[in-house]
Amino acid sequence: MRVPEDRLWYLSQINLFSEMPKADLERIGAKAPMSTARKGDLIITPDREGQALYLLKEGRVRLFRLSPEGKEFTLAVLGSGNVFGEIETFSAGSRGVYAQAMEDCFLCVILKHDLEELLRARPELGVKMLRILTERLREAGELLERLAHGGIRQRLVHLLLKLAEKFGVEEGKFTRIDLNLTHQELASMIGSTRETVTANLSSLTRDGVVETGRKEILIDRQKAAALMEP
DNA sequence: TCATTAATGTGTT
DNA sequence: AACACATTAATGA
Repeated sequence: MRVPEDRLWYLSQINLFSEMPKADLERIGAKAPMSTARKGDLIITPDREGQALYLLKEGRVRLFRLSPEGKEFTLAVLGSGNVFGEIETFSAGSRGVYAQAMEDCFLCVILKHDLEELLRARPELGVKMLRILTERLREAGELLERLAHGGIRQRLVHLLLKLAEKFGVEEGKFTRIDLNLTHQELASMIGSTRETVTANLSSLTRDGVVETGRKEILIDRQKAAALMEP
């Protein structure tokens, strides 16, 4: 198991301002210049660390690190309305991170200066950020525990449940995870390997917990949740 | 359409 | 978990 890196994954999520109310995002977005990124583009790399905050308006972005051996480790998958960036003040511990567009994206770039100005004008925005960070920390603890105790199968189910929560689309008994994730990408999120993920997904399919297709995953949340209990 | 690449499935060490 | 290899689906010239 790769606890040290897993730990970094969950802790680094704390830095993100996801789940920020739409109204505030819009307000911020209004001042920020619009930008686009095409599928596969690197929006942030460790060298060119823009002193900016990125507001994802449309599309999916994946944050990842490279291990010393050059393997990718996914920190988080972000959807529309999420914020990410490299501003020291709010991202302690998030250096060395890459942000890559998983699909074509529309985003806004907020320069450090503008953000600071905004926080001065609307201090309550800072309070809101703090609340979000606290919630993130709580979640991080919960997820860390799963990682520490669970085996691959349990970690995978847990990850799928989390992704279903965030990106799920109901389809009858199943919930479609609306990301085009490959087994390799899933593996890089739970510190496992592609083959192991493939094998576990097969077994979960036999148990009727998930249904898979190429870059396609549906999960029966009821059965999955039941699996997490023991 | 055909050739190439990407994703997945499986067996072995 | 790592590796090798087979199979199948997607991509794009």
